Amino acid sequence: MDAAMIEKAANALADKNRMAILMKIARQECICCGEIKDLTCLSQPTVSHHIKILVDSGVLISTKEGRNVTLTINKEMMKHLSMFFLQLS
Amino acid sequence: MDAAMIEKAANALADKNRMAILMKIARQECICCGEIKDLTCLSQPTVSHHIKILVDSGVLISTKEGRNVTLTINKEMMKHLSMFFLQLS
DNA sequence: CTAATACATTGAAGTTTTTAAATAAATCGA
DNA sequence: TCGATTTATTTAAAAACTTCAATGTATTAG
Repeated sequence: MDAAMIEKAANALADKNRMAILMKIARQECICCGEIKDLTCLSQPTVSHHIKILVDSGVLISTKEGRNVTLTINKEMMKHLSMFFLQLS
Repeated sequence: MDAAMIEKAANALADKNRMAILMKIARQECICCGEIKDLTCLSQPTVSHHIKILVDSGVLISTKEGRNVTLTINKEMMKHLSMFFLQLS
């Protein structure tokens, strides 16, 4: 896990709405994009854009199930991030 | 440590130059702003701006010593960040 | 097959961020 | 005190980001 990956993950979390999406999924209170749309009061394209950033950064994992996209936290990435900051503490 | 603080710290690290500054200080290879300027190939005002973001976010701690500003990693913040991501893993 | 649903992509407007030149402020050495 | 050094601030331009309307694509229901 190099600094560039940490930077990319940090960038994904450096936004109020994306952080809210992460926390919502952490609470397992939502799974698909439509529910996130209702959560954030954002338009569907905007949600899609934020989800893409979170997935591309490795923070979230998306799996397509029919018409829906299910989102989960990438726990391996969370472990890497935790270790990174632990080493700096 | 709430999500807003994590978001602010994430924002501070969501930049190539600021991440480089953090890693440099982690290696204890620099301490003051002038050395960071040489490291990053940025102008002095730009370095000052980035340092301000890192300090305001709580990632770094700055202590003024005469003309110089000494920078250190805020290990308490690193611990908080580590715990945050550990809980999501 | 057709219509509806779920999500992605494109394009454009508004906002924020990054950057550096110019300048200011504070401190140190002579 | 005077000039040099170190860092901060102001200002302005360029780049990047956020957002949504319009549109596209894929899948499901009828």
